[in-house]
Amino acid sequence: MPRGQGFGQGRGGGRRKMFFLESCLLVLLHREQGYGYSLMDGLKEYGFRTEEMDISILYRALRELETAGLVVSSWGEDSLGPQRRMYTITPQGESTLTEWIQALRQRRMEIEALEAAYDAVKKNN
Amino acid sequence: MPRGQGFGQGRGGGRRKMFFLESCLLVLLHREQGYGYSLMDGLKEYGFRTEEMDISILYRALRELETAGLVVSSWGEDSLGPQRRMYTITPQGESTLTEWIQALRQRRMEIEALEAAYDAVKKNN
DNA sequence: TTTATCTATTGACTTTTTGTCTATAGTGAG
DNA sequence: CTCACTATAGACAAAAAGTCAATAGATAAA
Repeated sequence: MPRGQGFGQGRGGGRRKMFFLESCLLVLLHREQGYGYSLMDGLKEYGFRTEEMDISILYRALRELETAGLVVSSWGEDSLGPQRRMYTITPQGESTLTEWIQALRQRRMEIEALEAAYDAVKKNN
Repeated sequence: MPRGQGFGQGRGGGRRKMFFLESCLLVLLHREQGYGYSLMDGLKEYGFRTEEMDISILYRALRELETAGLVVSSWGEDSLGPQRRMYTITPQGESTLTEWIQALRQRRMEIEALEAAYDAVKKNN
């Protein structure tokens, strides 16, 4: 009965949007370490409209990633203004990212299948 | 601040998984009318593991589609066993489906962008 | 003809997720 | 010292998705 699509074990949805967000964050951190606002900026690459996004969501995602051991953080060196919490991806984060990319690939192919089915029927009218 | 990714206006997520499910249902109904269990069967085409899925979720989705005017239902002709509620897509359902497919296409391309970014960095190791 | 069983659908309850709003805290300017 | 700005954190409420029955007709079996 349980264990719906994709992954996730919780009830109300079990991952979903956060999954894509966290995957993007891991890809960004795979490239180079970063902190809240720098990552927020990097998200634009993946279609996030960050102007319309509450940054709390990003920090929540980062804390979840850290709790899961996929990233570690430390207070960064002096930067003009308040201290920044710098995030770095862990080896476990790297291998998890590989799995997540696989899952996204799977998801993309499911969407493709639906697109194809729709286009096929559309022709028949 | 509001109006996150994709669509939806509510708080807790605003569409997401249901969106893909309902899109699949509309594609199936675009092809031919159907009822609960026949649609459940059709979902297998799109990667749903229906054995592990509570059918309540499907009926909830169908009722939502009907409330939105995207499908209509009527009690079907005699079929061995209890009555079946037959669903048919409406013209509004057809045009909404076109939009939804567009949105899914967009989502697919976002995933592709992330896959590409990941593969690009991966090479550098 | 009761009883049991299977199919089809519906509704209530509950947990989890997610959006929003507010708070803390350091820094620099006036 | 006060004000404004940046960076992060936490609490709360609303909504979504998962689970668990309940209803109800029809057929088969005892």
